[in-house]
Amino acid sequence: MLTQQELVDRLRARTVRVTPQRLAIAEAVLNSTDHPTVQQIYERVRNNFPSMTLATIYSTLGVLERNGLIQELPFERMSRYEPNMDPHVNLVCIGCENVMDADAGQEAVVRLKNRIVNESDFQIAWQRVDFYGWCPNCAAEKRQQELSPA
Amino acid sequence: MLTQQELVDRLRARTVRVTPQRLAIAEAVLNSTDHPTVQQIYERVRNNFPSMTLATIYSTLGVLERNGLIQELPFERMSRYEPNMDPHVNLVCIGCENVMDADAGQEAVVRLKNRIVNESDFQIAWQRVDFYGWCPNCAAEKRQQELSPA
DNA sequence: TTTACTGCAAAGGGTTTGCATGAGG
DNA sequence: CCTCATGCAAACCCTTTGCAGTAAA
Repeated sequence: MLTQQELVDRLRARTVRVTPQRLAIAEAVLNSTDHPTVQQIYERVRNNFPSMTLATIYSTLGVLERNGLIQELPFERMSRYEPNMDPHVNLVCIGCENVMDADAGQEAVVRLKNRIVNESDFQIAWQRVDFYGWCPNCAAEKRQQELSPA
Repeated sequence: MLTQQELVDRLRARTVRVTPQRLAIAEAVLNSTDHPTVQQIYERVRNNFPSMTLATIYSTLGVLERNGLIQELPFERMSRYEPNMDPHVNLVCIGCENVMDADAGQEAVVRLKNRIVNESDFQIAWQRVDFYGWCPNCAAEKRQQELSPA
């Protein structure tokens, strides 16, 4: 959980011009753990900035990504934004479409990355490790639906 | 490299109605290793089917995905299609945007998957493991550009 | 014969762009 | 002050949808 001052410092360190809007957007995504969509960021920010438009959010997210602070995660319908730049595993629910970091597997992803660095001729910059499945809630709902007649 | 007959058998095994167009599309993606886009599939197929439209390709890819034969891989600009349903690592070049399977890491991904299955409360269905970086060609070009004056 | 696929056109919707105004460093 | 961010509207483009005709099983 970064404070506003820490956010300002991180932005200034990259010579990113700091505006109130950018600070709110940066806070909404960098202090999140749910891999928010642009719409979700919009909803979290417009209480304080009713006149802000999606164009500003897209623009700011591009700045944050080009400065290595976040990573865009394209999905079928829309992109989500990842503030955790460390190697890790994401759990993506096929039902409710929620995305969360897995508790386990970080070291395994680091080892896998080292192996790819050593055994491929690619210069690796970052990685995306997504496991798709059913969260407990959606798995239960799915069982219900499969039992009930069509 | 599946023969036409093997492709027909795989489709019929899923009770997918086989048409000449579907056979051509299935061959273009299932016998590929470059994770083609819809446009690339279109270009590979329209020699034999000049009247085919993108709508047919999208429709067929949806059928193949729902039957577990391929997996859609959303990227920023557009989706690519993955015929390799086994756990493995993809190498994605940030420069030329080519995508290829890594030679190494399959067993590591399987182990990681088992671990996530055991240590999370998700029912895992499949996974996407992408390493983003610079292929040898694009890494060389990037070095050139960084040396030359702006 | 029944079901559903193909091709064409149009619509959908997330994202990008152009521009005038306004604010940060 | 100069550069660049914001907000608004319009454009973009990948993808989906509706429908009439046609082919697979």
